[in-house]
Amino acid sequence: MPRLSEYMLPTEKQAPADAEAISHKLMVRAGLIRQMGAGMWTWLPAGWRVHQNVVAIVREEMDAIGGQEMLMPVLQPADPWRKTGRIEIDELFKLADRKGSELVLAMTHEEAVTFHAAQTIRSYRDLPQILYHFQVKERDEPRPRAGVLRTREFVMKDAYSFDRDQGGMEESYQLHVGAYDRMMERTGLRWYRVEGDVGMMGGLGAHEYMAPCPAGEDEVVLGDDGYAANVEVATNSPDVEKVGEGYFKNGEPLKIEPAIEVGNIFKLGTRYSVPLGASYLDEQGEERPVWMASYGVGPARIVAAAVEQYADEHGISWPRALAPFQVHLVGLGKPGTPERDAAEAIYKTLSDGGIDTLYDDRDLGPGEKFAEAELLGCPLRLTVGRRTLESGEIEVQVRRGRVQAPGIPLQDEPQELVRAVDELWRSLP
RNA sequence: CGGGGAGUGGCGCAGUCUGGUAGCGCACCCGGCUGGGGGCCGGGCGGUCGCAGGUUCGAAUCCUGUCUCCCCGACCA
Repeated sequence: MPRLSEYMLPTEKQAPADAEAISHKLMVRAGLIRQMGAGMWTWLPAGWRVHQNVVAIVREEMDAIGGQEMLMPVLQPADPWRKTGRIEIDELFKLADRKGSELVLAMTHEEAVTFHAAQTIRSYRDLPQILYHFQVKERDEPRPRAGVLRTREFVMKDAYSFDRDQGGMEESYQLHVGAYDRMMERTGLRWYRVEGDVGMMGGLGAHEYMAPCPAGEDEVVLGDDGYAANVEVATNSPDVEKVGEGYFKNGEPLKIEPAIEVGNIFKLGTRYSVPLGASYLDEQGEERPVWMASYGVGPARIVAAAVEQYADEHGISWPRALAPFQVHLVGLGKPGTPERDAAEAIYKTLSDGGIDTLYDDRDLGPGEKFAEAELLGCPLRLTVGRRTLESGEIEVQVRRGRVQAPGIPLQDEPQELVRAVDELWRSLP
């Protein structure tokens, strides 16, 4: 529950000159992230809170379908990658240790998780399993871009399901569709689940979770009937006609929106289990390959997409599920004044009451404090100044739309203030 | 990888063409005023001009090499 006077929140009035995307500019300006190199970003304290809010949502939904959290290494021996053939991928960072042993930096964790599955899964009784972790991925991207939207290192939640056969895999896959739908809904983003391009994975099926936003690198094709697909998929669909630049389905025009891919789920089949020897004995004592699927989601992209979707000319406007703090409390007036004492008391009441509060206790002018609050974008702004003492009401601004909410009486019992803030909080998008 | 652009104090920039020993706004520090929308006045701190080599009496500026970053495209298990 930090005081801004003691908190590392390096805001900037001007965006970095080379920034183009809204999320890139605003996340840097608001003091959430800082760049270290191309595609290499540091999450500063407030930014990391947002990131971890996404992580918490994803974790809850994964646990709810029986996912088991673990942690696998980023630095890995090259051998399993050679077995799956993925050692050839250009995006894979390869290196050697001092002894000359070949290593890679994992770009995703199919090899690692399947390596362990091969060691530990022996019987049909050991299946099914859902394993997942949040771990850094390393990718030698040809072109990192747009702040945190496309980086060379990023945290991904990747999950893997292991089943006895294709039918089991389909069931696990459907469980994940449900979990992913729920986590996307909870983030507060506008999102679509679209038929994915299965690409080189070979036709078993895939879905992508797309968040429409101006900086999106992909395009989704959308129909009024709920149809949603990746452009590549729409182009190849028998139901969809392409006329010039436009797409039509049953004669109705479809609209095209740029979007960012925030998650994807793939039916892998035995693509990894066979080369890495992940098999089990069935009831008849017959050896069979494990059927797998993988499920990825990028918290950083969800954060960036939220910035893109809801920002206005004053800054970020977080959906409440992601906000770094619930309340941005602006205390006006010099330390020692009655209005500042009142702000201090309210800060204590909110913090003690379990409301995530960022308290601007700095000795700055009101304009600067308001501008920074709106840049950072916490859903609620409470202002305490002379006017508060005169009117007897704490001023409340809802960040989304910058609308004034009814004031909260200053003289109420502390628990009343907490209750009022909490109630207002629950009503927010 | 193809095309384009840029490296000068924490951020944004000027100075480079025409070589003469670095400047502006913001931020920061000190003092004062102000106190409900990035306020005002005064005084300060801070930069081997990405790096290396060369030309020159003298290089941010000219030459050569090199590194880095951004944008567009290609790519994106």
